[in-house]
Amino acid sequence: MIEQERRGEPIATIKDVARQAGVSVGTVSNVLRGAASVDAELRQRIEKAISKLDYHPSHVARSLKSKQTETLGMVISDITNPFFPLLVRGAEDAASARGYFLITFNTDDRIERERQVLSLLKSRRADGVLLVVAPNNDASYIERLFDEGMPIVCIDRIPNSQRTFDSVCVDNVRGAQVCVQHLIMRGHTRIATITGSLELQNARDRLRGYEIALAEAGLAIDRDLILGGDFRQDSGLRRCKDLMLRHQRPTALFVSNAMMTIGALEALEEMGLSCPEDVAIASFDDFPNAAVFRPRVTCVSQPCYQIGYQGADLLLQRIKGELSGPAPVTIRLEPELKIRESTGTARPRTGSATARR
Amino acid sequence: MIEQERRGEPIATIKDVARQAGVSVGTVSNVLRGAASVDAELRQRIEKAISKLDYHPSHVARSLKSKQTETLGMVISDITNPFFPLLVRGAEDAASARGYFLITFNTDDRIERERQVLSLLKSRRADGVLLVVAPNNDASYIERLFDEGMPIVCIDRIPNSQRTFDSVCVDNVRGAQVCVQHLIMRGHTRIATITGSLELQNARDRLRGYEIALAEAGLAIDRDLILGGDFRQDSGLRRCKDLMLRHQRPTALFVSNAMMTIGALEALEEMGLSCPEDVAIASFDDFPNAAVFRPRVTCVSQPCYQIGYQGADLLLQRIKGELSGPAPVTIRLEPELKIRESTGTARPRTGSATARR
DNA sequence: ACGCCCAGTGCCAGCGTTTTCACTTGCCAC
DNA sequence: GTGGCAAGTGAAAACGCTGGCACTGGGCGT
Repeated sequence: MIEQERRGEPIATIKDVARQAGVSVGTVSNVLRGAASVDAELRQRIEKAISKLDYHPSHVARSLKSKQTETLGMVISDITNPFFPLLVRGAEDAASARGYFLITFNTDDRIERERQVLSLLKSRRADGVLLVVAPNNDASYIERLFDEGMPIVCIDRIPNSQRTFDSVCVDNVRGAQVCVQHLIMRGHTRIATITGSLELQNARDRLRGYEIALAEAGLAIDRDLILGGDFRQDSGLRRCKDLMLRHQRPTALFVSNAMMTIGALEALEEMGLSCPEDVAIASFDDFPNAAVFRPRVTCVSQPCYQIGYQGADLLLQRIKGELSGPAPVTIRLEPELKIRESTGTARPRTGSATARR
Repeated sequence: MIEQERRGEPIATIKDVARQAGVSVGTVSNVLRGAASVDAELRQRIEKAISKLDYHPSHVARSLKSKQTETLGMVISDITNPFFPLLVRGAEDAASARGYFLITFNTDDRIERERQVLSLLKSRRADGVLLVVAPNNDASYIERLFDEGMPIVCIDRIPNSQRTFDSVCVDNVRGAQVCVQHLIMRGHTRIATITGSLELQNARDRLRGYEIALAEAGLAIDRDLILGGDFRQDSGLRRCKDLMLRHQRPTALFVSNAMMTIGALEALEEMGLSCPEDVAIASFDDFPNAAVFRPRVTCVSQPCYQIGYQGADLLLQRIKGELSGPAPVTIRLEPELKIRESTGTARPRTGSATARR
């Protein structure tokens, strides 16, 4: 390791400004913070010194003193998954509107990584955490972090805990239900589903929405039509293939997130089947640039940007004590059904008559 | 604003650990940093105290002392643009492999925002910046920041400056050239292009690649076939419409980024035209989940993850003085041509004979 | 035996801020 | 003219950590 010659002078400090302006450090601090009143002439001298030295107050030193870093951590599984960019963007916009930084971490849904990140965030004295939990039945370390005083807002996914945390997400049951209802209205009676990892509340809720919709329509719930996926593309591909290889195929498929839907579509492609002709598909989650997807997929779309924005905003309110009390706040947003090509047009009731009771 | 009751005790400091273990603060610091040697028994006592108090060393205080924040800033235009997630992911992986945090900022290509972000980054004492510059002819503030000692690595786009900065990007001329060559080999002679904002080196290079490919093939460069876009979806849509409304249409179109290609595809859709039948399209930049795009678009794909990763890595090397000298390092990665449906199959040379010289 | 060396430890200054508090003015009311 | 007060200012203590220095004591060479 060769030591580079350092460019530039050492960075200016408040002391340099004070000296340059011929005042005390405290006075400079006063004009910086705008707190106490300062004589107009001094203020001017100080401002001149600041711009002359291109002085930038050390946020680090300030943080040490004030015990606030004005930094939020955001823990997601993978920014590369098209579901997340909008979430992150929303959160970042909310954070920067209040002068906060947002640091994003990808855990790839690995809990060791999640723990590590959370610990780093504590070391860095982040003021709060926006958390999309990894699939995991043990939420004890989240509870502990929270008890130690770290404000946490869960977004998109709810941890498996007795405790309730502040949270922002979509009504998953309702979303799935609406989506499956649509399939039923299109005349389908043999409707399969690919679930997410059932360790996730999310995935369980979506499955429940599916079941409710079927039950409401008087359709039987067939265990064989419920396939376990894990929210990843590959599982969508495999499960869909399995399904379409059966000799009695379902006529419709409800896939519980976008990545798996992409996988499912690939499966159909590989098998030379087409959608919606061979099987109708409806998906939880919308697709960015849905306009150029083929087929255009019918889906329940989540207001991702809103989830991110409101999540960060809620977190900031909590941090600043703007909430009326310590009770957890739960925000449930409504998903929106977007009907597109993949569920075709209304079909005659050709489904096996026995499926109807 | 109502003051919340604070949960938890005040966070443990190194002093608490020292008291708990019955040693001095310095000794605790020694075991933390692993620097000096510490008696095994003391070390054990200290470690016990640390875990008992769930002590997390204050990175803030450490930064103040060491003048290093182990934080990198990453300035991009918009995480929501599918080009960026992979870039960011690469950079983050490189950063966290070295224990650094990466903070991402969206500027939406607005220069005031870029300046503001850069200034914030300086206040926060970021150790370095990964910069995707906004279209802008004035790079003076970047030069100044650099001169003040902030390590900067430019990725994807090169600022319009006399000075050379460390940079990582793709060979844009070559990429465009290869892409247009492919169109020519497919038998096209009337090939239009939609450029990016020509304020960007990138966009100019891609245009140059286009011109070189035409020239090499002995085809005339027709100014009417060069349409000015701005890298945004909407401009792709508009320019493509303009183009297809002409009575003499080109048979092929080279679009210089993905967002505009999506726009162009939408335009065709709206006009009831299809690709590649009515016009062949080739694009700079690949599409995430290209598999479910229709038509699948022929493109020159950039190694986004690599650009991000190598950019961050270069930055870290610079910061740590691992480079052999102060001379700027320029890394040029090779883009890769991916031939797909949107350029169809070889077509008979039906293009106007006169275009050929 | 004597001094030396060195590992192991503690002490303390200092990083760049904010904030408290005491101090100086100048002014006003008596 | 004096006391008191407010506004403006500066000195200094903290925030939690690191790192240099000083100290201790035991092992070693001579």
